[in-house]
Amino acid sequence: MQYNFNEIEAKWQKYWAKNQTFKAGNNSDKEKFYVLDMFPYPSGAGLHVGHPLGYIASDIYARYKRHKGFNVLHPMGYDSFGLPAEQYAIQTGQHPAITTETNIKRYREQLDKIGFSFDWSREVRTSNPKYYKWTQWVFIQLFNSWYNKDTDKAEDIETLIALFEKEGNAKVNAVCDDDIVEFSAADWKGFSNSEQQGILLQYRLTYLAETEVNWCPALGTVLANDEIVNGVSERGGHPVVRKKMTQWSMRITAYAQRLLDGLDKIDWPQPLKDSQTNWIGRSEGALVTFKTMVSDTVGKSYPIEVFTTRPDTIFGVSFMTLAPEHDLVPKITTPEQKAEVNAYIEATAKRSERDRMADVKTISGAFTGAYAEHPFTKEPIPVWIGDYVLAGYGTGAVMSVPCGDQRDYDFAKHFNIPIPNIFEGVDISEEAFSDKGSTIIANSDFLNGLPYKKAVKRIIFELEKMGQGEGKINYRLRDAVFSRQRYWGEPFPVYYVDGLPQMIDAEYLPITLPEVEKYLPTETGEPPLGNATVWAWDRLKAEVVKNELIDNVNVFPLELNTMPGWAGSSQYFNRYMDPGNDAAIFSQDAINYWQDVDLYIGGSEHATGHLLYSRFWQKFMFDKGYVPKDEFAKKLINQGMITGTSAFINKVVINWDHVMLDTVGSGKYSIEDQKYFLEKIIPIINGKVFVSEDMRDEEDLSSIIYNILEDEKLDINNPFLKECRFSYLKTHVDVTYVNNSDELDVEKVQNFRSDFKDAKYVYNGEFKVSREVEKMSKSKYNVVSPDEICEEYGADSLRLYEMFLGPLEQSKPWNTAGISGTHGFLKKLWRLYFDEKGAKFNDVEPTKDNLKTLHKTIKKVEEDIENFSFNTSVSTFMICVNELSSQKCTSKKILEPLAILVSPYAPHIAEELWEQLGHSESIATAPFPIYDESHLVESSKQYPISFNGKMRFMLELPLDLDKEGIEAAVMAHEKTQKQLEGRTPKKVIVVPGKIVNIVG
RNA sequence: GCUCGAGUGGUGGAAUUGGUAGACACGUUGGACUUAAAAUCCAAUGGACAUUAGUCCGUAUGGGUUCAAGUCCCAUCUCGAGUACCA
Repeated sequence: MQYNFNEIEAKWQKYWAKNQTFKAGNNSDKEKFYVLDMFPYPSGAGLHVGHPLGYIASDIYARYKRHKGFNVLHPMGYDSFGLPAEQYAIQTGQHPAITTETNIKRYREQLDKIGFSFDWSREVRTSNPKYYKWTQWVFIQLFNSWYNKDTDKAEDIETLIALFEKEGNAKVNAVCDDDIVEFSAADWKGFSNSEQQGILLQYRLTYLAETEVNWCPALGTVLANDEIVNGVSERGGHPVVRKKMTQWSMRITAYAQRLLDGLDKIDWPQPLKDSQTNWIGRSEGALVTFKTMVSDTVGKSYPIEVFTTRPDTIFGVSFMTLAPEHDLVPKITTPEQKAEVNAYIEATAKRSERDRMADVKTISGAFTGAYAEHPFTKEPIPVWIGDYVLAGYGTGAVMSVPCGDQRDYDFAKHFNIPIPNIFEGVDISEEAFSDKGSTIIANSDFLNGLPYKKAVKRIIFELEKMGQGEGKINYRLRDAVFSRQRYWGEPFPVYYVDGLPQMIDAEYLPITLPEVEKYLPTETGEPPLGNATVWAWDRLKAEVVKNELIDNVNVFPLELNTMPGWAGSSQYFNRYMDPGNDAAIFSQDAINYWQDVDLYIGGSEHATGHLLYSRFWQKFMFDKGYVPKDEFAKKLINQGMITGTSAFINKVVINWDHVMLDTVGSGKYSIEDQKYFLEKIIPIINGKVFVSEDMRDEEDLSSIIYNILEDEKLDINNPFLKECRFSYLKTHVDVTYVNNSDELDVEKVQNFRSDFKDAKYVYNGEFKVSREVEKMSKSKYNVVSPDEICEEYGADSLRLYEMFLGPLEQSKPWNTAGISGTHGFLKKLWRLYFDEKGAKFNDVEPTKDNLKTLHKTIKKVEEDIENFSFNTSVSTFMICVNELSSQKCTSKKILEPLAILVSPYAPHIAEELWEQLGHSESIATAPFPIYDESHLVESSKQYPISFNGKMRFMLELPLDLDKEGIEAAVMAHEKTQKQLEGRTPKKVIVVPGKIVNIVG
């Protein structure tokens, strides 16, 4: 009987689908286990071998847990809103839903072929209205909530309204906008409805705010920082300006501290935790208020708030710097400085944020003419603006202490501002001194003689006493912009009355994406939904109606923005628990049973996006009592990237520019020679000759070329030719035309691209290519699709091979050559059960060796799976099968448990073996074999005997021998005496069960 | 610049946490079977020296700790990832 993997795999994939083998129930006496993969964006290119790496690992773990008796939830779905489908729609007019559907189909086919144990009955798609109904629902919950710092959690907005009605907002301790105006209970009651709405918006967890964006007028769209190169758009090179836009934001900053603290509770990779920690960017310091001085031209004093981590250096302040966008700038600038300041502001507005950040060396700024008063010395301090101060961080203003901060120092040097020294015994003539731990403060009044920590305490105390400052913790994390000017995303359940946003009642969800004729922004610069003609909300009928019916009485305009990519992925893991539920995002029964994700596998690129936002939403859902856990995933693993092995061929290029220059007007060569060269020789040679890699070093390139020219019966004495320089240019060829021995299929490659067709291929025997490891990408022609491998070797071989490549978390190159190893293993495994005549297995009792091999394998494989060390367990299987083969084992008592051991890794062959062994049920829930230590007990050990740390020979000794016994046995051995050559050892180290080392 | 991670044969990678470096594969070489090929099986395979016995050198580099270091410590180099005027 042959191992016919194609037949076997198709058979079992069909069986699993038909019998719903992996469908997980929400009710079970079994313990739950939730294994989750980051769901993919279904791109048009389909899967390449890098994608399934994490899926295979999680699938092994899920299958293993089923064998271990768990009720396993292992779902899959699609993050199906996104830009590529929209871009394709813009180019072709094809509706993104159609593109998405096609791509999902292809993904599904590819995934099915690899034999994953997903519970497909739970599939979700973020672009499905039945799914995004609940994304909209969460948005409404956020809108109806505020963050109470006293209880340190999100609460219903009603509790805030109750507070306002009772006592106004003075005592409310909330996370809210900065520009809150104080009011009393009586004031509140006197406010109009829209005034009240406006105030509440300043407290809601999702709110409308003016946000600075990179606006590209020509494209009519907002660009991300990385879409801008040198201040112009990457596509088209149009100018980009920073512009304020009203957009939805999420008050994630309310959760900054809890997001930080939560990291201690979860088993996630350290680098990932580090990058979230950095991203949140907590820093402790003080908020200090400086007051501007009243002058002849500016008749009023304004407070300037600054945040500083070094309040102890306050006596070193010699100027202040505001961000150019700072609100106070126009108010405090003196008439004489107005022109200069305005010119500066205009110049900086043109630079994108990224440019500003990338260009650290150029120092620029302008003096406002205003002075602030030092809170202690009462000295005047000049107020500058400079773009090294970012509007979005802290208060957008800094107290500049040039002696203690390098940027302040450079700025002061550049503009000739004094640099007072407040550090005892420190030289600041060359650079600022920013080491806070190792100095004593001087020239600072009451802080003199104090070290950093004490000085900070003292100064905060003094500032608080005079009401000009307080200790403060600041976070780098900013509120997340939640609006996108795109079509292919979730619509907001929002309409506008008098410019104020209103939520549509949850019972009318989903608000489905309207049809539009064009997927581009409108001519007036509105988002694509501005093209929709049926996009207004009728409050009476509670439905979406035609725009022309808008009367702002009962029918109102709907929001034109859509939600960002991360909206749909921030609660999908919970939705999987009860995906068909139309009455709730998930039932409480379902969430209470499944609780949270036990194992989450995905790429590290989501560290500060998806993984941070999801934690934020989860904490919010927790506060509101919808979920029982405030962290959604207990353990997370980042799988490494699979790189591709690109193939290159040596293309011959001729460099003749220098010859041409030489000839212009020199009369050195005849026109005929030149013509002959350009018309006859160049077209034959330049870019038209490919040389095998093995000849590259061995053969002289010019003789290769001369040979070709002779074959073509061309004149090799052309004087131009003589002067030419020839060189090789490495050119990508598609890896599918190259075999495992780096040999190119020349015939096939000629049809690859037109310029390869009539080219000449120079080689001896086989055409060799060179190889290089690069990122797997279509443009590098090194993409390997799993389909062909499944076809040629089978899914089980692919699964084993992907795991065999190396540790899961490490990035590693793909090289198809090695797959014959795991494929060979499967064939060998098969031959353990079958030969040409059929089944070999029988009921004989296993031998001692058989049992030893089996149980050592059980032990190792179990340990490996628990440690996510899948590569080593594949080796273990190989060793096991090698041993059982040479033992000629045929005992069912060995071969049955072996099939279960292999099953998580190579499920198709395992199912087939299981059935052939006489079972009628799927192997999927067969209990995992139990390791029995007694089979591994040894009575003796091969001791390595070392001399001065170098192993010289092995000696078999009983394991129950004690130290003295071992030493005596070793010393008595003839090889020991030979090594010692009569010397007496200084010392003999004996570690029973491990090693013997003789010193001397 | 800062933070984190990694450097082991021709290649992917093992190494029980300080105790036989190179498991298991790929590749290469030789052999068996075959008319032949495929498939399969057997043997060799870190380097140098040596007829054998064996010796020496070897885990990026240089030091150190130890009876013993791929593993621990210090310094340096290289590569990769993330992040970047964060006051």
